[in-house]
Amino acid sequence: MDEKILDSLARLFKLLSDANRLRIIFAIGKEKKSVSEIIEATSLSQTLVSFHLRPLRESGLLSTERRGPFVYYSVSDPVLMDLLVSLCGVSPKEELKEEVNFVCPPMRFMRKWMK
Amino acid sequence: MDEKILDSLARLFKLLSDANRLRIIFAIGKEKKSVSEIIEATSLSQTLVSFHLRPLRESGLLSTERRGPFVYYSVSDPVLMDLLVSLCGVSPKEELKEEVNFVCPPMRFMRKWMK
DNA sequence: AAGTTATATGAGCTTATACTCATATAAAAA
DNA sequence: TTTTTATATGAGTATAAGCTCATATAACTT
Repeated sequence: MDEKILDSLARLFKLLSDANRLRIIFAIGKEKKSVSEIIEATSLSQTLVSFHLRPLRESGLLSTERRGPFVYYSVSDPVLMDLLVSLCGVSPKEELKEEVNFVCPPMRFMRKWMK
Repeated sequence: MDEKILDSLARLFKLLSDANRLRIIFAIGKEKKSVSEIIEATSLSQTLVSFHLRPLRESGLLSTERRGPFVYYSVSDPVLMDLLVSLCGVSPKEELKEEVNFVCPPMRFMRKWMK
């Protein structure tokens, strides 16, 4: 039993364990989005968005690319988006439905939790 | 964009975002394990195991069944085990390999993180 | 009933997390 | 060069998370 795998897995889940961070990731979806666009889409404050983008970027979950004054963020591994949508059972973001490959069955209990 | 879905998803990830909790879940695998067996398998203290079992049980991720003085825990949704193993790319627990259906591609960055 | 084994839980401590405010940097426009 | 727009970051704070210790409950044994 390789302990490092579990640490990495826990680290991945920790990065995803906040609703605002998920909002940000879903806002980006399968596209490249500038910070301004993310702020607009999520209605979170600029500071809070930048605050959450940092660990997502530093961990490698998100990639960045500067174009003039704008910094564009994208989800590094497209499978991650597929996974997030799949887990939900339904896409929290309408536009994503078309772009996503469902890679796993939804978690049964999720629905129950949503009450 | 349904906010409740994201809250539930964040809640799921939060439950899984600790290495000791993952150790416990992998120790249970696809079987029923008593608390004693989990303690034995993880080398964690009794108190710590019970401490982590609580939120996992209360959230419904784990189910329990008492048999005499023993309380047996199992992973409520077998797909969850499939998912955890799939994400790793390789199973952290040898015995699990046979029992698991790979439900999604592994996360690319996981390997890189393990250094 | 008293002792033993199996498991759970409340209190207290320490560290980490999420957040905000003020400010810094970076590029573009004036 | 000054101003404006876009983004990042350090410091401070409140809350939550992870852990341990002592103790409680629950079932079995004698």
